[in-house]
Amino acid sequence: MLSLVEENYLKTIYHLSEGGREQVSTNAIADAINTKPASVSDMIQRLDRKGVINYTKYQGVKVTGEGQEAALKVIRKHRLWEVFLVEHLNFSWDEVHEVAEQLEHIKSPLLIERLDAFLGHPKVDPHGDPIPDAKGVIRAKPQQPLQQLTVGSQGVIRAVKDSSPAFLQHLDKLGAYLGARVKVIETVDFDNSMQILIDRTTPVFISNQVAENILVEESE
Amino acid sequence: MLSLVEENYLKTIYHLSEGGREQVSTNAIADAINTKPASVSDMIQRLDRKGVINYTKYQGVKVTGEGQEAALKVIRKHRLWEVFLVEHLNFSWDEVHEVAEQLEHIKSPLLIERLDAFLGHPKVDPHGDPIPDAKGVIRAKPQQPLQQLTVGSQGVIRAVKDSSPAFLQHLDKLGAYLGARVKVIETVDFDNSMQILIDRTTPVFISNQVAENILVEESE
DNA sequence: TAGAATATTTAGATTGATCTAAAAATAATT
DNA sequence: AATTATTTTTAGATCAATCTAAATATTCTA
Repeated sequence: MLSLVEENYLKTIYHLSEGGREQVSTNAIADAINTKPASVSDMIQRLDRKGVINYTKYQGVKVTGEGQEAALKVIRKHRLWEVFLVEHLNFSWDEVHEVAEQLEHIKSPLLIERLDAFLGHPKVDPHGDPIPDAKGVIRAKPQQPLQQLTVGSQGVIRAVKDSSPAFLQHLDKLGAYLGARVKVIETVDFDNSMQILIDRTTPVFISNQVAENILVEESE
Repeated sequence: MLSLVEENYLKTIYHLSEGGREQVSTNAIADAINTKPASVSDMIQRLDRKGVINYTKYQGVKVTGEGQEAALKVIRKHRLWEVFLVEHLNFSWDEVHEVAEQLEHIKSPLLIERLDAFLGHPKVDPHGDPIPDAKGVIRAKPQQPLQQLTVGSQGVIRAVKDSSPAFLQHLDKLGAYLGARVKVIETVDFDNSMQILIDRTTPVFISNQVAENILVEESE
């Protein structure tokens, strides 16, 4: 059984290692969790003893299978609560996080399964991040900035990073919306802009900034 | 700012002093909170320093005004969460408590006001206990077993202690339901049974056991 | 590759929350 | 009122989580 603080460390380490890095460094954890490296050093030794991470002195840590399972449970709770807060309590995207940070530590398997059912088993949270199921399996495909798609590949718009009125209005003008299909026709190396097809209609140009802020789920 | 543990102590002390006792003893707190008197002794000195209780050595403690306010906030949260769990997540009365014990410590005024609105500003929780408003004011009148009403007094059925199908069916047969008006016509000393009027119709007899399990809000 | 810079760990302290054992105060009883 | 029993408090330890300062490793760079 992990304490609230241990859960937070584990979750942070899991997130840090998502970015591809094999071993997560002490300093990176300290930065992310807003604490001192000395405290992290202590804690990762404790988490190693508990079997949720593998720790080798001076070489950073790596989440174990057991650790991943535990981390995904916390992440599942966090994201389900976010859906609840936004869809039923009228929270906006930016108000949601710190409350979900607290709610994610409530311990009750029954609660979380009932909440999941109440919400209609959502697959993604309000930020577009996938919600693992009770077994830790992530069904939704990971989302990536449209910018990263290559010529010829297709996807569906699932979320936006920037939710300012200016940006949303621009999307509207382009004919882009959540759920719209997009296909990359051409990319321009010079300025990283791209030409895309939205819902198989006429091609439109979008700038690098716009493409970075549209999250798509790749298909095929 | 109180810690989670301090909140639990304060809430417990508040509840213990509800039962009329002026000064709450160290041992009573230890019993209620399932801890040792020595730990309580430490803690009540800390709570005294924080101004939420008044402590005099060997004489027990008393909640201050500030303390009462803090305790009522926690109780408000607990009871609102109970309403949510029962009405929206299909929890039964007995499954609710330990989850609400955790949820009551979530710190977010916005969350609790939004939850309150979402639930339709309920005045009582699923056990019939009153929910204080945001300022700590209790609007609902306290509920008592129908058994305790005297001849001639009236009330409204607000809750039941026993929620077994057998009991609920019996109530149905009597014509009793949540919100029904009742008036006590006669009480029988011998077996503590009583004759009551439900919604001003024909009088019915109910046994001691039934009268104990119906909670009413007295009126007039 | 040697020295400098950076990252990491250890040592030692502190705070919150708890415990056991012993001391002190209050309450009960003969 | 004196003694006994009970309650409460204090003293001293322990564990989780954190910190600062110092020691040790690793990495970078000239």
